[in-house]
Amino acid sequence: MTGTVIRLLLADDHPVVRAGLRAVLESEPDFEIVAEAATAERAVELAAELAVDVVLMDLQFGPGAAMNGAQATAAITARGAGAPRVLVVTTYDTDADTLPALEAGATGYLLKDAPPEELARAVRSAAAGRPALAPTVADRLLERMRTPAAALSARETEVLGLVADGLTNQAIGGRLHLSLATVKSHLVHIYTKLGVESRTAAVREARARGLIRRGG
Amino acid sequence: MTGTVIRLLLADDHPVVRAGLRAVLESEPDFEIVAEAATAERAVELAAELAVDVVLMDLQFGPGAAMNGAQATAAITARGAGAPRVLVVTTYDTDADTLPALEAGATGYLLKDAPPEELARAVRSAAAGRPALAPTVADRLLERMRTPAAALSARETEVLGLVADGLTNQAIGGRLHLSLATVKSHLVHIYTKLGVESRTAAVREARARGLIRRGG
DNA sequence: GCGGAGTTCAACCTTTCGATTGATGCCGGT
DNA sequence: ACCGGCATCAATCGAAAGGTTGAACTCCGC
Repeated sequence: MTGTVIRLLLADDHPVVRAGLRAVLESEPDFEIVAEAATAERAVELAAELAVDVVLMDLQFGPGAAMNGAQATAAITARGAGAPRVLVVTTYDTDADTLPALEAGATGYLLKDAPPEELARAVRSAAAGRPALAPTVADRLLERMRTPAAALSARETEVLGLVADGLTNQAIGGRLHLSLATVKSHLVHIYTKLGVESRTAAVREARARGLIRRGG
Repeated sequence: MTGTVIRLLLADDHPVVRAGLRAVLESEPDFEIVAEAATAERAVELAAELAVDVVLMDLQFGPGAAMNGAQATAAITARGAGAPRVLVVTTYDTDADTLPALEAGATGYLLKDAPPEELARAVRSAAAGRPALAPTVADRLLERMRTPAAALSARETEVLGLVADGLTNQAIGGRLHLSLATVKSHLVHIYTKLGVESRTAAVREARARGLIRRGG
């Protein structure tokens, strides 16, 4: 956005990854790495204080991090015009990660196994405001458009999360202040939407589609 | 092992991580990075061809990798005396990963979020043949010694794996050529060992303890 | 050789789950 | 104002899962 030099901020809790991104990116003459952040909070601070064009953001901060990459992305892009573009660079690409990140305002989404050239290309795209998506992510977005999108409602996701935690229907009802009948009703809808016919299969399917978090 | 300079091989499928490890380690005057491998197979080849003291090995190669880091570790250390030491440097630290890696002959086990100094220290330890474990890994090993080790038998693990895939007891019996009674019997033992009382809770608990694979 | 752990199976019973049907109230879009 | 989706609950019924008891057989270590 500055015209000649693209100013970068690296946000990742792994020192090794930061060093790797720095090594890969600082060989590009039109890139300038202005700062590194080891936490999501620090990334938000630095993005506000410094003149930054693109933030390379990891999604997974932790364990024990107060803020994750998606939240940081939302905080940074909330400023609207003039805010840095956020390019998410993460290890995994589940639906449960990518969609919230893109909704939070990320301009691009790459995987860490991307080759250096692709990284540099994505940074330039992001700086120009053009989306930069990894092929697998783009594929999934297109497929999401095609398919009727068997997305679960918020309540259904909540119920399914407790099912994944090993709770019985009755225990789920107690936890969410619902009757047993309601829990079963939600489950029937979940099964229909996911095309399965048992709670364990539903958990597996939801995990595969990235509808529920891995670490419970 | 060469006395003055420690010769390193970097084995990781992420170019960014390789660059990061190189950037962090090559600033140490007594380290020399002799090669990089993007696949586990290539790492085994290079470890055999070149004079290498320590291999920095990632456990997760993939998706679609024919060999994982634990297998490569076993292949490298199988040579016995004169074989390079393998220092596992990975992202996550579940029991299902660490224990096989250590059994395969890894001299050390670090997480990628380790600070550079700790990495360098671990490399020197590994080169000298001294174990180099991340604190969390060491803790878990000690706890493993203390606790009576509620390890599941091979058959039980097999059954639980199919439960995690969402199969019913009858389907599991069909798959493993067992009667329904036998499957239930195994499950009762599993529940007792894991201290749970339902199949979903058992799956969750086993996942948390790293007893079964994530991507099922 | 004996005991223990693992694996295999059977019969019985209780609880839970899943499927079905049906109903109510709320909210948002047409 | 009406319709559809969401959330809430009820009742019923068959299937599946879980608990209990009991019993073989094999393999391994003491």
